[in-house]
Amino acid sequence: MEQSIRLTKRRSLVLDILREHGHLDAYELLEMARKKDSRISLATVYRALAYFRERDVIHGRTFGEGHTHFEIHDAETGSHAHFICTGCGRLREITGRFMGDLEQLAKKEKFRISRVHLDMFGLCEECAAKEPR
Amino acid sequence: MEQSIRLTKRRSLVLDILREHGHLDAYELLEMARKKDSRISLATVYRALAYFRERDVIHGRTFGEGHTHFEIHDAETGSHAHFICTGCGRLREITGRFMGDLEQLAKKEKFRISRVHLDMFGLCEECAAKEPR
DNA sequence: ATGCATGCAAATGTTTTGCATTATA
DNA sequence: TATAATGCAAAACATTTGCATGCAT
Repeated sequence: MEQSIRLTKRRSLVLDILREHGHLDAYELLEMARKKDSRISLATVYRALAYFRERDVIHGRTFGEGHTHFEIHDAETGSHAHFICTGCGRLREITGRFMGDLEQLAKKEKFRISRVHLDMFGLCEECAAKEPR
Repeated sequence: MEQSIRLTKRRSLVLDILREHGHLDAYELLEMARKKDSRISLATVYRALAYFRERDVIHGRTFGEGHTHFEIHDAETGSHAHFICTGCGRLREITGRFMGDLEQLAKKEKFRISRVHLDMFGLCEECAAKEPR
C-alpha cells in the first residue's frame, strides 16, 4: 500500500537473489545473501521482505511446512501458479496462459482481481510412475 | 499419508467446528471448542489439526497474517478456492466449476493433481466501489 | 544535520513437545 | 491391561521490534 521504492545495496541484493532463484524462505535468502555480503543480518532480510511486500513487489506463501516462501510477482499478471509434488516435494512454476479464465470468473463474481495464487498439489510424472494407482 | 482415522470426542469436536465454520485459526477453534468442552486445550487442538492434516482430511493455509487457517477439503474435488478482499479482508469461498480446466492443464503437464488451492486477491464489490480507479 | 537503514539481541506470536495423567472411537 | 489421547508447561521456531550506530538511491 506504499508508493515509492528506495533501493539500498542490501534490498537490491535480496531482490536479486529472489529474481534468480524464486520462492526462497528467509533463512535460504540469508544464506545466499551472505555469500555476497557476509555482514547482512536476518533482521535486514526480514525487513527487506516486509518492505517489498508492502509495496507489492513480492509476496509470501506457505506450502505447509510452517514457514514462508517469498517470491517476486509475475511481471504481467501479478500472479503465480505452482505444481507442488507431494511425492518428492519438488515445486514447479507454471505460467499464466489460463489466468484470463480466472479473471473472467472473477468478473462474474464482481470481484476486482489484482493477484492470483494457484497451487496444485499432486504427483509429478516421476513420482506418479513410482506409485501407480 | 496415514490410513485409519480414529475419532475421539475431541477430534470430532474440532472437525465439527471446522465443518460448520470453515477456515478458522487455532485460537478461534480453541475458543469455539471450549464452548462445548471447557477443558479442551490448545495442544489438543493443534494435535487434532496435525492428525487430520496428515490424513488429508483438512489442510492449512495462510493469507499473510502470520498464522494458519484450517479447513476441510472440498468433498468432491479435494480443492478450495477463495476470493480474499485486500480492502476489508473478507474471504469468500468459491465453488469448483472451473476446476476441470485446471485438471486439464495439469494433464498436459503430466502432473497427477490431487488438490488445488486457488486464492484470488483483489477488491470485493463494496471495497471496489469505495476505492474506484 | 537529518532521516533512513542496519546489526544485534530481546521480545512476540505461533506451533510443537516432554512428561505425567486419564480415558478407552 | 495396554495403547493412545490429553492437559499443562516448557521448548522450539519463525518473525518482529527497540535501541544504538552507521550511512547517504
